Amino acid sequence: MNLFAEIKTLVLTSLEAMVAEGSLPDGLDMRNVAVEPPRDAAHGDMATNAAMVLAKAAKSKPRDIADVLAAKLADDPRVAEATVAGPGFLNLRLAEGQWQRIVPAVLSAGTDFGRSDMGAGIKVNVEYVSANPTGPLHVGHTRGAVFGDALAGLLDFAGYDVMREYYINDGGAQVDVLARSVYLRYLEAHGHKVEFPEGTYPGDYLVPLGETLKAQFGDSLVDRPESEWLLQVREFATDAMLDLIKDDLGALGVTMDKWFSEKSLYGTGRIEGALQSLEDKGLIYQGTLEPPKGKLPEDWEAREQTLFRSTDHGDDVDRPVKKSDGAWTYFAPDIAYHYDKIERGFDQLIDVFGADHGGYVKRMKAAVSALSDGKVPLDVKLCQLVKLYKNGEPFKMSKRAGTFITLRDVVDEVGPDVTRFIMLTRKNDAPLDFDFDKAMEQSKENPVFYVQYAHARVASVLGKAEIACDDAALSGADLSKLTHPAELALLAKIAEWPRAMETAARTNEPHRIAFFLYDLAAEFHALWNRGNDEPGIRFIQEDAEETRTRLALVRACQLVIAAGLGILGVTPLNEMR
RNA sequence: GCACCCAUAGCUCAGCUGGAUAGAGCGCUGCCCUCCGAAGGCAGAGGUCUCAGGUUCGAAUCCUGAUGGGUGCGCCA
Repeated sequence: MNLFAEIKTLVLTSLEAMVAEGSLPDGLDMRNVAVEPPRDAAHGDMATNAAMVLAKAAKSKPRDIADVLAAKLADDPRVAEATVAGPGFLNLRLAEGQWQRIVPAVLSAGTDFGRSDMGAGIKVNVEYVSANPTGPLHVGHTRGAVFGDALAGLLDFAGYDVMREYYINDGGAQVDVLARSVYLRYLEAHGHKVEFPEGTYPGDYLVPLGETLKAQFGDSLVDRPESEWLLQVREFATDAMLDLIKDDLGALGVTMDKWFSEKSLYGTGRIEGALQSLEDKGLIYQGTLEPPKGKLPEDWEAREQTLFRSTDHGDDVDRPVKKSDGAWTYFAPDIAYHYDKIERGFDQLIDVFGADHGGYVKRMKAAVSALSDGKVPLDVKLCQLVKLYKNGEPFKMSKRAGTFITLRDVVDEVGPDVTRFIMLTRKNDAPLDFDFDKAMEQSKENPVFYVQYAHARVASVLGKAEIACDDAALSGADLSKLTHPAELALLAKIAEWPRAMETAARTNEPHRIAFFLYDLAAEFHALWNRGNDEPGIRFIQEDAEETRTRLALVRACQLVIAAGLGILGVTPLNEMR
């Protein structure tokens, strides 16, 4: 149940009635009509901008429309009062008992309350993390992983058909570098003294791989030319790295539906096929790019290359799909991969990238636009950097000094739930400060704690009550007793959940869920504490019926918190410690 | 040089795709435990929403320009 949506429907039907009787012209665009919570509670329960939005097209004054609409709305039993205010705002006060209806709706739906059919089963592919399988995931990947996973959960809750996908960059030169690095560790395992030249990965995490390789191959690969061992070492190494990545993601609670290998595109004609599709549209040509203005690469020389005419689809310059030696650029398999997603029938694509990939957004959108003839929208979400702090001091990362922080380090330190929530306390395109000490702090300053604390407090009260307080029993409560402003404020916040969730889903911004939960928790804590001064609104009362009423309210609040945390992939706590 | 992102209270940040007197946390001031968890709550002070134009009934939000910061810019993915 969505009270805001109900009243919006009422507003729309009232407007249609006005059209029918001639007080409004036909064919008005109603899409911008909104029913929202008012900024100031003194204005009433809900407000609509209908009169102001329609005034221009209807060629009348906002207040004139508002007066007629107000009269119509006030006829509905759910509306107690409709008043025109300011430039033409219509403030609605709901009839007694309207907000209260939300409680039994929550109690019967449980943590599914707020689920929406907004997505209408639209097939969405969310690609995230997609790190090279050359080493452990670091903090930046962690943010992308949490963001992508929460976004996927959000869209699922909003009624979309979601696929969570990881693109394994195992086709490029960097996996050869990995193979060589592991080979060096393998030699080391045989007692050779090795050095790690420029262009290899010296990280300790490859030491065990060298050992394992030794166990598998003995000394059969020692002193052999690269051509004899590269392929098998590469496969061994990427498999091992992938297992590591899967383990790390698992520790964070991230499970992918599909792992898509870049390598699987090679040698199968799939890259050629995707590019052929572009060529058929006349978007591939041989040409020479202008050198970039400003700082010119030292070894710049004009070369003719195979180019994709991405400028036809909104890009700034055309992009090469083949290197000068004839090999594919990294962009070519990317095109093929997105072509594959389109062919798998997704209606919408979402890519989650690090902010350092911002330069690829336009060309990727151009490719998807071209390949799908503009039918499949691609939304690219960029995640900004994460800055680590310890005791309020910036935490410098250095591979050499061994202070390189991995996803696993973070999860081991603060746990997956705290990691996930903190990562969502900023908009994706804003930099994020992650303070290890603050993350574990039990105070209001820590939003994870604050929200969990509200959930735990409800659990505590429910445990303390001496009446039956399962959801079925609670849904029989007499809710007309909920009349205190603080109670109504909490009710209104709970009622806002479906709306808040849909806004978050529409904008692909899961951080809004985290902020909503914080606000909801704040309303709850305020109500709780008001009980100190006003014993009459404490949750546990002498009278069993009074108690049941209050417990129904706070249980509904708890369920919404649990639902929101569920979307974010955070486990609600029943007890703080 | 070009593209994208960002600029909101002393600090860190929200702001529901254009709405009413711009919100929260921290910090600051003053209150509230005989009371379901004070790990909290209430109240107050604090703003030319970087600047300048424009669009309109109405702009922190949209457009143009400027300033300041971030990220990128063929043969790395």
